Amino acid sequence: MSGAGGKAALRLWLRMLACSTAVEREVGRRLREEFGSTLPRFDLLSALDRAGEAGLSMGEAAERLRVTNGNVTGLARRLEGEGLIERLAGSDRRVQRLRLTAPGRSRFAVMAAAHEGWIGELFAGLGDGDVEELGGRLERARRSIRSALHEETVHEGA
Amino acid sequence: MSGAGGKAALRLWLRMLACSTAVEREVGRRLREEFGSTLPRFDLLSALDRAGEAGLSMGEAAERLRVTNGNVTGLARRLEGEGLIERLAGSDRRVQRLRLTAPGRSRFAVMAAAHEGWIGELFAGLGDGDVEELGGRLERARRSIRSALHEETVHEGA
DNA sequence: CTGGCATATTTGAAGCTTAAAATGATCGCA
DNA sequence: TGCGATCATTTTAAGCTTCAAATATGCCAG
Repeated sequence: MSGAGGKAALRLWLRMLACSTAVEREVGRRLREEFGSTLPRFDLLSALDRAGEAGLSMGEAAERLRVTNGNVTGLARRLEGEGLIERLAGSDRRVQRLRLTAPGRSRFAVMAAAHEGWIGELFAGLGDGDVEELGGRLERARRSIRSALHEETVHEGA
Repeated sequence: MSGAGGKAALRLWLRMLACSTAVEREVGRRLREEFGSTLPRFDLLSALDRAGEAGLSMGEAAERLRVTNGNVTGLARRLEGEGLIERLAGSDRRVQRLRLTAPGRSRFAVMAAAHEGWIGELFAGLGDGDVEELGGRLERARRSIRSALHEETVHEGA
């Protein structure tokens, strides 16, 4: 209907992709060099940090990270091997509950602070107006994407 | 200096990441379902399409895709197996030149048209103003990121 | 020419990711 | 009680990605 369809949307998408892959590469590189870790592991630690003492089941973690259960299996195995998370058994023996260990929690705090600093550096060239505008428009883009995905689901489901 | 440092930049980054991963997942899913292909393979085909008859060496392709040489080795092996690209030997026997085959070129044309349509759908909820604004601000973000990366390189090199 | 450095590509090991199949456990209900 | 559906997780196979090491070729100084 409006101008987003076609070439203009494609150009927009390529720009967004260029930005986000550049940031992801750099953040991934620093996580590896400074902490011997990775972005997916950082993301799981972050989800567990937010979850607090109760932790998350494997499935809940997968949902928050928007990845498959099998993916979380591998990440959790590595983080457990590093002593940063622990598994808790509940009454339902199907579910593994994941929780940060004390070292894991303090380790994540250091990584998160560094991470926030890196992002600040990478976007330091933007002014207040840019941040404001981008934030709002990206929110609209997110809604556009979500609505496009939802429409399709409805069609398929019908 | 300005408002991008700290929490505001972090929020911005998380929004951008949410948009771009949502689009990437959806495009990847459709490439797989409708063409039995993947985004990395599509990207290599795209680079070769732009390169025309002369094609690209493995190293040039890696540079354009911003991936390692070893990565291109695998992608090229699969695309050659599908008959979409071919390898040309030149006088320098170290270099493998990659080029689209005729079926590869027409296959890519179909995929690219579908791809453009998908992106248009996903961003269809944005108005002309959004596209315009986002494009410009993302360009500034890209410059900010690039300048942050370059500064670091300079420091390291000094 | 020839030994050694530089360049282009491939290989190997490790991790991330997915989809699909397999396991193991719970729950409803006949 | 026990069967079958369902649910949570793991496993498997395949592909993508990186880094580092290995291979193969080209080129130049002596």
